Amino acid sequence: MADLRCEININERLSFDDVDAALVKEEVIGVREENMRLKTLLQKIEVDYKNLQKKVSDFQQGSKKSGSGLDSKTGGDGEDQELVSLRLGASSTRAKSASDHSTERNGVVKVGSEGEAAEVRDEGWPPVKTQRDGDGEVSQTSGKRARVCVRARCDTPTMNDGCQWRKYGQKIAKGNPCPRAYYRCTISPTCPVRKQVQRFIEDRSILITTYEGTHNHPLPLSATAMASTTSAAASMLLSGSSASQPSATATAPLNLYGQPQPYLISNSSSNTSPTITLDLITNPSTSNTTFNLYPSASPANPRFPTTNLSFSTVDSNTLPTAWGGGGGGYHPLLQQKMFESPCVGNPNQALTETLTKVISSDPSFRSTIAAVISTMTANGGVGKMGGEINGENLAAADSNTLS
DNA sequence: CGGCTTTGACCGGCGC
DNA sequence: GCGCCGGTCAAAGCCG
Repeated sequence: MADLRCEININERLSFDDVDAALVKEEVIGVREENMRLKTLLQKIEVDYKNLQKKVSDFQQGSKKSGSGLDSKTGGDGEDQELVSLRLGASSTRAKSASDHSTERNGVVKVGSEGEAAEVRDEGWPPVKTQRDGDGEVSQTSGKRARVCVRARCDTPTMNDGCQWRKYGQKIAKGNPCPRAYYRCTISPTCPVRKQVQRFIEDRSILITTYEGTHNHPLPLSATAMASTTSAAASMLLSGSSASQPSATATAPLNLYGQPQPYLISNSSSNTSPTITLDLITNPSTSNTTFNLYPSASPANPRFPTTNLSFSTVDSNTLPTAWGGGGGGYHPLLQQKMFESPCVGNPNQALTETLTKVISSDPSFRSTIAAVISTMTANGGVGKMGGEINGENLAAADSNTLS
């Protein structure tokens, strides 16, 4: 009798196990298909990337032969520049090797001779000369450094980005009753990186964190993601990558959800430096986490070219609306392809193709996506992000491409 | 006691 | 030249 009962139990368990196994099998098949798609996507990206790299090196060689060479301030191709930036945020040895080149820093080749002290100083933020940090050096911005503004919902006084910060000042900025706090990176005494933290006036649950400068020291693992993100975003902005509007006069701000310049920060500081904004807030109407990337350059900040990029990590079924319904301001290629794409019946596929093209053609864009996604995943995922954009695991694909 | 925050003062850029 | 404003300094106080 006991044996019989035992047999029944085993049978029951087996039947449950069968169901589970079937589910798991289904899941595995799905994942496998996803992997296949990603693999194909990755191969395509790699091929495109190699082609682009070849073109760049050809162009460089051609320029050098012609005598004039590339503009020394570009420090070579944008890819190198951007990788330097990423390295700075991620590896001390790389950062050091980058700074060991006496004329190259932050992806910017400085013309003229300065001492070693200046080398360290120059990583510093202050757009204006101060005794401690010297001049910021940004070729395209007349000595102003790029800023990366990160907006996220945060209840704590400051966003935990893995770095150690020391508060050195607080001000009530005009037009915003919320005090603006000034922090300095304390991981290294010579680190020039600073950040400003301020609550958004219209929604105080939103924390606006503005980073300036590049870390000149090794970072904790938890901090590399954000550092890479800001570095990549800044370098993208400064490099004037293909994400820029084709025309210098095209300064249409990014719109999301049909809102003109959502949460655009306007203060005088952003008027003096090119600022790119990483928007990590959750859209209250859809409960979807959005990741937008745009500079708060215009019209409040007309001095600098606008670099408009936007992502939305909303569900794939709502993605086309979110991406296309914003009314412009996306990556130009994205925007263009959005309308060009013949895959009307399958917008996801169209988006995938478009993304592939954009990512493969714009290294800065690629790095920024990778960095931000790594930030998201490092933080345990913001909303439903989880490193997934449009159902395509871009984080995996992209990091593979980068590595 | 060392490190951090607070806060008023100071400095420099910018517009008028 | 003057005033406004953002950014930074630095002394004092706080905290673990």
